[in-house]
Amino acid sequence: MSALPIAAVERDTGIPKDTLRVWERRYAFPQPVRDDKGERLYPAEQVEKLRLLRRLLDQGHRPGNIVSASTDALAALLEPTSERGRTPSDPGIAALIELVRLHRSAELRATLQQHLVKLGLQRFVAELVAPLSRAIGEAWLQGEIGVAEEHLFTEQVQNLLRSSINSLGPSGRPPRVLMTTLPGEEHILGLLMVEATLAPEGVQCISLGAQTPLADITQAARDGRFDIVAVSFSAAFPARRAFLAIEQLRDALPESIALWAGGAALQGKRKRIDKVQQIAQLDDLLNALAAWRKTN
Amino acid sequence: MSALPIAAVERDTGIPKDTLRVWERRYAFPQPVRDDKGERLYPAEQVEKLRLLRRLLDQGHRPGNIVSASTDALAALLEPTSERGRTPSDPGIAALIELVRLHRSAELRATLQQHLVKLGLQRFVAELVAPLSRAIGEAWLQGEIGVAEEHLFTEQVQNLLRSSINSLGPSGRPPRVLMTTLPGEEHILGLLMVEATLAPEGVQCISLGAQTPLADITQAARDGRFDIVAVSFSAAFPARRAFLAIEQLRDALPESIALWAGGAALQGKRKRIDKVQQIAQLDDLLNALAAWRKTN
DNA sequence: GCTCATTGTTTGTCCTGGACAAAGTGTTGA
DNA sequence: TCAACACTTTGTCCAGGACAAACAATGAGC
Repeated sequence: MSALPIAAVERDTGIPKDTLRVWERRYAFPQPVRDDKGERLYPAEQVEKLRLLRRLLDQGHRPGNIVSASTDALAALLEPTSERGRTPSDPGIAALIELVRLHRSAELRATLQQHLVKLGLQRFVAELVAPLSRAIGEAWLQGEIGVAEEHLFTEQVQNLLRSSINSLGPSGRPPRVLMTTLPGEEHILGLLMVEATLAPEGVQCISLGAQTPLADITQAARDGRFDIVAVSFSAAFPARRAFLAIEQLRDALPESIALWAGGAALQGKRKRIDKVQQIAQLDDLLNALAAWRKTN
Repeated sequence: MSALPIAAVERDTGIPKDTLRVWERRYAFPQPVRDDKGERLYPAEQVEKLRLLRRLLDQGHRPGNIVSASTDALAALLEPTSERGRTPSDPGIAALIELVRLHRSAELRATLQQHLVKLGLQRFVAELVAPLSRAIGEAWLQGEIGVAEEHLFTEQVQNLLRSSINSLGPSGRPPRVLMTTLPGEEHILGLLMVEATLAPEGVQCISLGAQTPLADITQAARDGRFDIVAVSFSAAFPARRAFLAIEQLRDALPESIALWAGGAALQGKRKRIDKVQQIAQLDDLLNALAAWRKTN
C-alpha cells in the first residue's frame, strides 16, 4: 500500500504539519514509517483514520480523548450522534441526498431543476438549497457520503444557481454589492445563495468568488464604488478566525461602505461586531436590504 | 499600518511559513517586527513586496538574486519582460482586458455574451476564452491587474460557460468523463473549457470541481462507471508536483479507465507518462475523443 | 437547584537552528 | 552542439521547547 509524505497528508486531511507532529509526540498517533532520509511516511490506513478524526473534531470531540483510540472505537462514536442529532428531514430532501449518494447526477440535476421551476429562485434557495446543504454537511460529518459526493452536489447546485442568476440579466438599481469569501474559505455555495436571494430584488451583485485577500477586497470595493461588501463563512471555518478577519476587514474598509457577514461559522455565537451587519438566516438578508434602501 | 502574523502572510502570499523563515535567515528579508510573545508580525509593505517576489519567482527568477533587492529594483525587473514577452494580442482581447482592469463588469459580461453568440460555444472557448485567460495570467504576472480583477474575470466567464453547458441538456452517449482538479489546484477555468469543448459532442461530462483527493477520485470513478478521468493544471501549479500526482493517480486507477491530463503546467515539458493521454491544446481534446470513440 | 468567577488542563501554533536532496548553473571535454 | 560532471542554491523536513487561548472542572454565593 502507498504511503504519503507529511505535506500530502496535510493537503488530504486538512490537518497542519505542526499538529500532525505534535499529536505523534503526545498521543503516540499517528506513527508514520520513516524513509531513508528519516522523513515521515504515513501509511494509507493511518491517513484514513486521520480523516475520520478530523470529522470527529468538527463534531466537537477533543483530540486527547479520541486520537489514541482505536479505529473501531471511533467509528462507534459516529453512530450515536447520527441517531440523536439526525434531523427528521423532508422526504424530498432525503430523496435528493440519496441521488447524491448514488452518483445519479442526471436525475439529481433534473430533480433540482424541477424544484427550481416549481418554487421560483428565491424560495428554491431558502426552502430547498439551504436545508439540503446543511443536510449534506451533516451527512459528510457522519461519513455517510464522501468528498466526491459533496463536490458533485456543489457543482450541480452551482450550475443551476449560476444559470438562473445569469438569466436575470443586469440591473441598474442600487445597492451595489461586492461578494466574496476570505482567504481560507473555499466554499461558495453560501455566496451563491445570497446572490440568488438579492439579484431578483434588483440588487447589483458582483461576485469575486472565493478567497480574495483583504487588501484586494478593500481596493476593489473602493474602485468599484460599492455600497456593500458581503462575505460568507461555511461551517468548516473556525469561528474565531472568522471574527478576527471580519474585524480586520471592517477596519480596512471606509465607513461609507457597509459590511455584511453571514454563514454557518457565525451561527450561535453571541458575539457582535460594531458596524457589521450580521446575517443569521437568509430572511435577514431581505430585511437588511430593505433597511439599507430606506436609509440611502 | 496593520501587520500580519506569519500564518496570514502564508495565506495571502502563498509562500509557506518555512520558506518565510528561511528567507529571513538567509537573505535578511523579510524582517518582521516581533510582538510581545516574540512572534513575527509582517508590516503591510513587506507583505506587498513578498507578493511582488512571488510574481517574479513565477516568472523564473531565483530567490537569491531578488529577495534582498530593493522594491524599486524589483519593479524595474517587471518592465523589461513586459516589453519582450508581450503578446501582440488581438484588439478584441485587449479591449476585454481593459474592461476587466476597469471593473466594468456589466459591459464585460455583455461583450463576452456577444462573442459567445457570434462564435458558438466551442469556438468561443478555443478562440477567445483560452487566449484571454493566458493574457490575463500574464497581465497578473506583470502586475497590471490585481487578484480582485482576475477573480472578477474568472467569475464572469464561469457564469457564461456554466449557463451554456447547462442549457445543452443531458446526453446519453459515451464516453462518460469524470473531471476534477487535484489537491492544491483551485483554478477551474481549464476544466470548464474542457467541458465546454466536449459537451457539445454529446460526451457525458461530470465535474467534481476543484481539489478532490486522489482516493476520492478513484472511488468515484469506479462507482460511477466512468470511462475517462480528466484532470487539469493551471500555470501556477508546479510541474514537478503535477507529474508526481498524475503518476500516483494512474497507478490508483483501474487500467480500464483512461486518464487525460492537460493544462499550462504540463506545457513545454517533454516528459510523457505511460498510459496517460496528455492534452497540450484544446484541439487535442477532439482528436483524443475521436480516437477513444474509434476503439471503444 | 442554578449562575458566575476562578483555577487547572488541553491544544494548536509558533520558535530556533540544523540538515539534506532535488533542481538549477556553470564548466569541461568530445 | 551536446553530454557529463561538480558546485551552489533552495525548499522542505526534523527535534524539542514554549506559551496563550480555549476548554473543563471546581467552588462560592444566592
